[in-house]
Amino acid sequence: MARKKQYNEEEVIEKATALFWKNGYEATTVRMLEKEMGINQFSIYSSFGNKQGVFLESIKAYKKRIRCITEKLARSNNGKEGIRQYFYDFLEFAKEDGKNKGCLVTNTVNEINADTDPLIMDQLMEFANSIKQLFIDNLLQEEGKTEEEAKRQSNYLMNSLLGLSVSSKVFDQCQLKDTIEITFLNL
Amino acid sequence: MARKKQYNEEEVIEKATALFWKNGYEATTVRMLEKEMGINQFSIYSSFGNKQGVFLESIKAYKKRIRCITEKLARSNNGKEGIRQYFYDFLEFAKEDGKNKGCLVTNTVNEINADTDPLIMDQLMEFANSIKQLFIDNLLQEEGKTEEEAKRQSNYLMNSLLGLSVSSKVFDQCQLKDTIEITFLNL
DNA sequence: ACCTTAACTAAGCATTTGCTTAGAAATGAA
DNA sequence: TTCATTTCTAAGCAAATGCTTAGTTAAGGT
Repeated sequence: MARKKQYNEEEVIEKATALFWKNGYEATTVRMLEKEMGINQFSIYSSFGNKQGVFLESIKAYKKRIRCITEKLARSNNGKEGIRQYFYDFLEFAKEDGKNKGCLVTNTVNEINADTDPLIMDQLMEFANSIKQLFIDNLLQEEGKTEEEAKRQSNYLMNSLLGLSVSSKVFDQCQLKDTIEITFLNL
Repeated sequence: MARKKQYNEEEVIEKATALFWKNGYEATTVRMLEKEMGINQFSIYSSFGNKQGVFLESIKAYKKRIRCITEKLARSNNGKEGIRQYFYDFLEFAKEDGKNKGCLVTNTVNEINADTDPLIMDQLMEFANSIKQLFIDNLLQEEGKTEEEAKRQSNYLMNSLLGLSVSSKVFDQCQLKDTIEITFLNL
């Protein structure tokens, strides 16, 4: 028999997630991961293959962490009101030490360029689409809303959410609140 | 007397701007700049000091390039309609080879982290605020709109524009159009 | 022609990047 | 104990990063 791992893969990925979230993919170095995860580079590579492998696992962990608010949205049954609440929940979710880190997925979307790995692209789009579907479901709870209209509005809402992920890094809480309130005026 | 420069600083900055725009600040290397600008690293550093210097000049060049649509907005006098047109103009402005590069400034905002240079931060915020002021001016052309209301709505509009800069990289033209149209229903 | 000045070329610098590897240390069945 | 197996540590790798410098080439006033 062989030696046992001295770390828990799930635990160290949690810590990696926090790093990627705060700094983005490119700006997070393997040395930083090593330090934060508390394990040697050898262990990182033997457990997750490469830096990208760590990141893909981090996206999974992120999804799991954000599930508490996406599931709340999935359970919601008062139409656009539930989505509005999701926007506020998201701001709270992304806050840390007074600063706002934005959304791990959105941050990564913004890093996308010609040679972004398709595997990562897939993960990002899948995540975005799942949120958009939740928007559609909730919008359809509104009286007399057509499928077509809900779909259009879900694009609009996703755009606002992406914007919020960026805005929240540089604008203050008041401005963000104003933005959210106006966003939901006409749905 | 001494030898003359074999390049035009304004011209080479134009090319640098295109690179930063497409790839972002961090992902653009000095070697890439060297190649694209068509001059040696020595010349880059002697003309602009360092990579950040090139970037600051690129932001200036970007502002100059986008002036054709910001000035159109400044001249506009039909309220929110002019802003709506600005959104469409922006999408056209950021397009290249069918793909959309987003906004240089927004892309950079998204790269921001704890150790982003304050000089760059200042430039970004100043740009964003100047656009927001244009929004306010145009909104105030609307019948019976208060200063307070215009300010709030300008935050909302800036959020949509930031979102659009991200969305335009991954969503198709139809979705973007839907988004813009719904955005202006609320004003 | 001489000489000061500035711009050019290209090689090189230290540091950091993602990733690998040699060898020591633990694990537990035989 | 023996020994195969896996994990660990720590050193090291090639490549890429931002930036510098030694040495050559033009420019043009004197």
